[in-house]
Amino acid sequence: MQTQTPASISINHLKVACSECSLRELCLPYGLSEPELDRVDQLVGLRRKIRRHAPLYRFGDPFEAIYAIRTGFFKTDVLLDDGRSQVTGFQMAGEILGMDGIGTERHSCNAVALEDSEVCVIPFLKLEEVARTVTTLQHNFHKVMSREIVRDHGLMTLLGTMRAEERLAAFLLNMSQRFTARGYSPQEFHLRMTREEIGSYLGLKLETVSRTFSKFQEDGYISVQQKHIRILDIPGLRKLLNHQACA
Amino acid sequence: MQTQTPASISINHLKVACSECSLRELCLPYGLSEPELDRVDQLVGLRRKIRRHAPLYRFGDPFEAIYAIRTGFFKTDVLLDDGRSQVTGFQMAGEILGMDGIGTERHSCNAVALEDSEVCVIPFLKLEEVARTVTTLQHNFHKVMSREIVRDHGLMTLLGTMRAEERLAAFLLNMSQRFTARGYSPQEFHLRMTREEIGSYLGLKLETVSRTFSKFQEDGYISVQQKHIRILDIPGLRKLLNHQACA
DNA sequence: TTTCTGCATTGACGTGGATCAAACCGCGGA
DNA sequence: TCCGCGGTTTGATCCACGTCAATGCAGAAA
Repeated sequence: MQTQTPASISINHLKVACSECSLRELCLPYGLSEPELDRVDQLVGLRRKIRRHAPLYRFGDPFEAIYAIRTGFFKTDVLLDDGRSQVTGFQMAGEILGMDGIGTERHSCNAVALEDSEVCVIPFLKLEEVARTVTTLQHNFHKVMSREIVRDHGLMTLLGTMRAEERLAAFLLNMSQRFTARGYSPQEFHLRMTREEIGSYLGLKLETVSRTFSKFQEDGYISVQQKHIRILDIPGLRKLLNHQACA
Repeated sequence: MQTQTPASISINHLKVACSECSLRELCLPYGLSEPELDRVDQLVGLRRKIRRHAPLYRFGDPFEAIYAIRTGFFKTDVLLDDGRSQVTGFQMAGEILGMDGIGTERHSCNAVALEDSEVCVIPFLKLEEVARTVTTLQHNFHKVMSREIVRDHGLMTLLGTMRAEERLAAFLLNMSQRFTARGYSPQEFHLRMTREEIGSYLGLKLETVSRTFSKFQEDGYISVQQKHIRILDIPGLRKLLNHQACA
């Protein structure tokens, strides 16, 4: 699969190509044939490195591209006039950022790296252009947007109907599942975000997040050490999620 | 603009055409040229009438088409295993329904008519096909999906950070604004949904919705009579939305 | 017209999570 | 090594909204 690298072509350039990317099955090029991949390789103009706590884009920035995360971890948030803010998502490798900007040609939220990260810059006009001939890409892109909508509905349900313990259980299971899909352990991971960011995402105060983690630990569901989480009882957490309401 | 109708072509058929539709500037054909409109006219296979309380589609239904609302009013909701449900949106004429199904090829929520309604059925494969040549349509569709994502983020913020009065104020202003865009009065309208549905949408119980409406009435912001709402002080409601938090 | 039925309103009371406040901990820098 | 600081944990108290319950009201059916 890995071809010989001619000295005249920089490693850096080759690494940009989707066709060479280990994340392509998680990302927009999912399921593309070889010739299609060649066309898509032209898509990604460049990559950008984002340092921890630096923004990838901010609310109001003109929209020009969407971004595929190669490495790292991001959050997106929106700020209200009065200073309150809401984290709308946490994104990890292989996920797409920036689709919020298409509708108004300006970004409608902030995207901030939670650790040193790298993204592929996908100029949007070029994406639309390639999608016109590569129908699999067109379809994949639509699916990615649709899944974002469905994800948002899930979060609305969480925010609208769940109690604190359910929210945290759902959050942990979601993290676990996404780390697993990326080849990491389902039981053990490192949270990149603060309690406050988790709380904002889940519509809770940081104290409640902390207390609930402590309670989960007492009850033997997880073990917490600062940002390091080990899940001890996945089925237990699942039951918490479904049953709690019947009380 | 209006062409002569040959007797051999049924009125019904003509009425289906986007090019003849009064809502086209609110809908997917926004900004299309005449020749482009002709191509898009082929898109809409048929129209479907949905009676009040009947579903347009249900969770789990195979995804085949998206729907443009011609007349009427819908809600979408998701059900949790334990019976709880969350209303994820209310949709009115000119808005698009069904994009939740693209990602998984099955619908991920229920869409139910809140009054007798009519929708244009847009077969999705055909939409993708036409979008490959009509770039304005392609772009419009991407914008519609993006706006749905941004709308969802707004609702998350509401659910995650606002208190009851702010939620209701935001809800009323949003309704007012959308009715206005459709040529109705900004001050006076008829709610199609019950207090329980409003509550579900806003993450509140129906009693809280009712109480808050009553309080708004006492304070002179609105006058309520069952489902009939008259807004008396739009700037006041706006202030409620922005200021409340500073207290 | 009366009755029925599904919403809506209003009141009394309980509680989950917010708020306020005080340690505590781990890490980076001097 | 120690210090400072951002983040976390834990406790005590409060209150906005949920819950439970009764009553009111309007439109549909008879």
